[in-house]
Amino acid sequence: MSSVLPTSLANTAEQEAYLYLQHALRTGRYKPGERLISEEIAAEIGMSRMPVREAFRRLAADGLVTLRPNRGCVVAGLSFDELYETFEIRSVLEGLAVRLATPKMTEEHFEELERLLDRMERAGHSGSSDWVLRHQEFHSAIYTLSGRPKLIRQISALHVVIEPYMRIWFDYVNKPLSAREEHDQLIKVLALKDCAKAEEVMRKHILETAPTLANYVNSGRP
Amino acid sequence: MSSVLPTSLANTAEQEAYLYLQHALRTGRYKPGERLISEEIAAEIGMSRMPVREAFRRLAADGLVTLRPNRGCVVAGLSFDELYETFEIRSVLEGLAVRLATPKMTEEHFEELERLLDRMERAGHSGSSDWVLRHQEFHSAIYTLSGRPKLIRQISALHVVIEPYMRIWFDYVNKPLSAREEHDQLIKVLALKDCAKAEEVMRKHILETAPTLANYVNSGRP
DNA sequence: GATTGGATAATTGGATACAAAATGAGATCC
DNA sequence: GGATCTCATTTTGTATCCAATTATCCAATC
Repeated sequence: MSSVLPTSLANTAEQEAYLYLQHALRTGRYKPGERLISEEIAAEIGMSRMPVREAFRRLAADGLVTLRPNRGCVVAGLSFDELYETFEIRSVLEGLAVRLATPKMTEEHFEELERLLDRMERAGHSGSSDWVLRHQEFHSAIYTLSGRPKLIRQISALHVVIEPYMRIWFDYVNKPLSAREEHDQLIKVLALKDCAKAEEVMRKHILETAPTLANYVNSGRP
Repeated sequence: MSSVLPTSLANTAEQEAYLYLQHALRTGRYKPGERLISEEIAAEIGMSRMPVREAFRRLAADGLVTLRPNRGCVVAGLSFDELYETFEIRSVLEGLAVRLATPKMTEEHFEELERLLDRMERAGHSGSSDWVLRHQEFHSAIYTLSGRPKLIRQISALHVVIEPYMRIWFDYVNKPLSAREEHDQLIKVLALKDCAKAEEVMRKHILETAPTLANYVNSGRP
């Protein structure tokens, strides 16, 4: 269900190309270092090179690919350092988001968060990498409450960039299953309604998963 | 000198268009809400619409313009809330940067920062909006030390977005002149080499200027 | 055997051409 | 008078074409 490509919802060919490529990159169909040839992709989705090129630019801005003049489009991928850096940035941005969200949290929100955790756990047991999407849903449910559109966009973009690595992580070890209790604790702290505390705990929550993930991911790549 | 357009350094037409438009937007030549017509701009710099369109996409990713299907490119501009939000994001990102930079700071760096403040002050007295660029230089001298490329890029992008508003601020009031002492205090705290303290002070430094700026800027616009 | 050189193929960048959509001005209707 | 409709104009989106750049391959050389 979540793997359906909303190409029919794309108003323009550029958007269709963008969504198509973003999905492919998120699910790891293209590997880091791989070169994307505009004409090939254009043929795949039945359009000319031009909209694909424009999609490339958006993906490059997202950090999903690298674009160099006259030498095309290369799937980006993250080095160990870059992955860690991304988690550092996530930690302060999501820390800010949760600080702003805390005063707005109601009992219903906490119930919703629990439901999302349940779903995440079920997805984890079924072995599907759906877990990654559920995990994103849980986090986004928190920071959406901040009511800060630009902040939300930035955080979402970072989630997309690390998504392939989260999937690999899940496929290698089943560490994510034990993540349930960590997230439960997170909810408990949020319930205290202490903004500073909430920010601090979210920061730690994110920074702690960084090294574990990074070690599993970059064992054999620059 | 700083207003020279490095068009000759642009390898590709798209890059030339991008630099041209970014400069125009930074210096406030185009006003928020104004529509940018690809063909007009293409004619201005002597190229076809195509590279300009691609430049539009990059500018949209930077948040400098808004792009809607079939209805073109509009100069973005920030509402009061958006400006404030941008400063909130800046505060945590630059807070992180200064935290990471603090352990790496040497005596030479502090001397360099003092020199940059002197230049900033001189630029301020000469009345030119060069002050804005000097102010950027000062801040970037700090966060460059963090050694985090992605973080630096994100912060720089935010500085570009708020640049037009900083210029307007400078042109209206000469508040920036009194900013010298605030920045001096910032340096003093950095010299303590206390990472947590440095982060906290940088956050405050940025958040404090936000409302002042926002009030002067959005008196007559949504 | 590894390296350099150059011809050829693959690929990108940019201009032009054309179709589709939006914008705007004037006429028409209520 | 104000709202709505119509049609010409403007502007955007995409395909195609050509030039310029880069990658690849194969032979010649050290």
